[in-house]
Amino acid sequence: MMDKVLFTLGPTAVGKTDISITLAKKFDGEIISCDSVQIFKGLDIGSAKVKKEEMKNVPHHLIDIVSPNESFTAFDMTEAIKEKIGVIYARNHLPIVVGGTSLYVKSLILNYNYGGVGVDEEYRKELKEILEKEGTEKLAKMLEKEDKDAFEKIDKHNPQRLIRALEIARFKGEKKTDEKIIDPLVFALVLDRQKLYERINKRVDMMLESGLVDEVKSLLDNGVKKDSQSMHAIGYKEVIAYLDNEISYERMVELIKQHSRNYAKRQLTFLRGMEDVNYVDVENKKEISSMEEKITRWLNG
RNA sequence: GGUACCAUCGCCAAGUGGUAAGGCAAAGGUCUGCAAAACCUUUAUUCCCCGGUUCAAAUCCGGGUGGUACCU
Repeated sequence: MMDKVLFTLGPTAVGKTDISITLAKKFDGEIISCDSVQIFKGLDIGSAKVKKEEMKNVPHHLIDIVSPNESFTAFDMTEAIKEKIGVIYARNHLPIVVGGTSLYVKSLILNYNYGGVGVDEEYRKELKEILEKEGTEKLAKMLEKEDKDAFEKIDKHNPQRLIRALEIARFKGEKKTDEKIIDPLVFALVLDRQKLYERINKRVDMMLESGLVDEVKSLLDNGVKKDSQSMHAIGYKEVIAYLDNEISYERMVELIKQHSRNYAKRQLTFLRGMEDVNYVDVENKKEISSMEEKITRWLNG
């Protein structure tokens, strides 16, 4: 018996939070956030984290679970989500996975097997030096020696993936072969591109008004490293560049908006490549209500 | 009003007679391990307009239009 899990996906700023909370209320659900930035403690404004009062007493999971100096991978996330699904089922509630981090969602739905190799700072540093001196070609050659299979599949121009592949090759983890445990119903919330971009731009302005710059300052004051995974997030890296006097305030605002728009575009591309996705136009009331009907049928089916 | 300089993709631009570099933006895409990351692909039959010279013009000449600077 597979657990039914509801997914509400969609690009940034489309309105996933509100709709998910409404659905949770209606179907006795609990929300599992599937977001690579909201997991970090203290990254509130820039990640558009739900506020306590907005939750309307719906339990939210996997928000604020990692310190901003730590790393967190797709493997960690899928494991954490699977565990939460179990917990929520034990309470007889419906798990609702909400998020924009496409790879995490995909690996959960398709039940990808990761091995659980963590991040090794020492080895990474070594590899980054090789990258700087000898480029991606050298890393690709190294990978060919270490792991022929991985070498054949990988994008040889992509330094990040090469480094990670080498790391995995060196510290081979155990590959789990879990049974598929979920029966998903997947919705993707979408909106006309132009309107989505306008929402994104407006939301960035709001984040800045709410004190995004101060949030970043206080994270740095509290010892968060600029090169940590969390500080690579959109809205954080740009503020850091501004605080370091690399760019003007205006340029920073422009860049945060632009990067958010690019991100939304990539999310949409990723969604297009996924199977069994039900698209819902958030401006179309009919589509929203037919979404609820579909959920009812699926729960009773 | 006069003189000089300039006018190349949404923006910044290279190109001074031989058939439109590059960067940014945009769009499309990749995706089983940093994924709000990283990477890949595409994008001016045409150079403000009109006419001329030439085998050949974004490049030279004349006129027009627009901009900038200085002079009056």
